[in-house]
Amino acid sequence: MTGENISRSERTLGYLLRHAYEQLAERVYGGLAAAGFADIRRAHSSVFRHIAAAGSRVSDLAERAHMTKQSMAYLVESLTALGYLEVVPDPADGRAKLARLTARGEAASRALVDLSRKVEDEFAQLLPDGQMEALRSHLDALTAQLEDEAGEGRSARP
Amino acid sequence: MTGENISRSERTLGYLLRHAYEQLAERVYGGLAAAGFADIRRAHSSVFRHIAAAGSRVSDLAERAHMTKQSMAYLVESLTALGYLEVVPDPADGRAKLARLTARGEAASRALVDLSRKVEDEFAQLLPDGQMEALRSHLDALTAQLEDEAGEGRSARP
DNA sequence: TTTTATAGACAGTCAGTCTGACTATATGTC
DNA sequence: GACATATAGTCAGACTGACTGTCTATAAAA
Repeated sequence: MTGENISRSERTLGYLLRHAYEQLAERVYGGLAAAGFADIRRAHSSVFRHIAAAGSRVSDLAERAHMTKQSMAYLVESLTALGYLEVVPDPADGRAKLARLTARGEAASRALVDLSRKVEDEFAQLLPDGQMEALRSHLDALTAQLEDEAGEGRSARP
Repeated sequence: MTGENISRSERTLGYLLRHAYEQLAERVYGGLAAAGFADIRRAHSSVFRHIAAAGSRVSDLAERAHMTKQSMAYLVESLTALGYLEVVPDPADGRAKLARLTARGEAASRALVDLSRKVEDEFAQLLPDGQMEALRSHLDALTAQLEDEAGEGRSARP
């Protein structure tokens, strides 16, 4: 009740970002479920986002997704059990394994990309012409700046 | 058109939204910790965001935050144990209790709002002049549209 | 008064993340 | 070739933050 007209301008940026993400994710993963991939969860996206066509190591995926090996191993394990990934020994390194997409995994990955685009388009149609592009480019710029800051912090070598 | 699509489609909108939120939340809750409120976690924000000055019921808070009573009760319980909330019987309804901010809770709430603004300003300085305002207003418009859509779905008001 | 709805409590589950300790394999240096 | 160190991955344990389901107490309505 408190929040319909008044707080529109009082919403925190955090709320706006999170709420928009929440709505988007709901539609994307709802669509994915409707497309026959109901067992794919949001957390799995970091695997699909970073996995290489020839397969990737868990450590590699973990680093790219900025999470621990253990957490990534858990995600890979579940996607493997669900039939989206297969894990094979890395011929180049006896310690390593490669996780790579199965045919079903490829299909899911494609669906995920398509749905992301589709939902973004849906969102764009809620706004006046061109505003979604503007929103996206500003977000992109912000993200780039934030990544630069983080990068400098991590590897500032004089 | 030709050149734009490359940088543009590299990242999904979902990634941009989530990443920006993640960075923002890290700074806000880091700042809160530095300000002496280290025991406040992100999930608690839904309590601070929605609680009324005179106190609110758990069910009420749950509804506004779109989560279950149980989840909200858990958050309220933890904030109570930490001294940010006190729970008193609702004089108007023998079944109900009211959770309301203690003095420390008020202080934390103020710090949270201040920090949100401060971090938003920090972010704004990473972008060319006026772009954060543009970003915010587009996000605001999108959020309003999404809420309207959801609102129509739930309670079609003529 | 009896029935039904509401507020909250209690118990248990699950997903997703973390840390820390461990094994197996590679690699580089003497 | 042997030892030290680094890397890939696993196992065990913990915690957060959400969920469902069931229960009691109370209020409101018929």
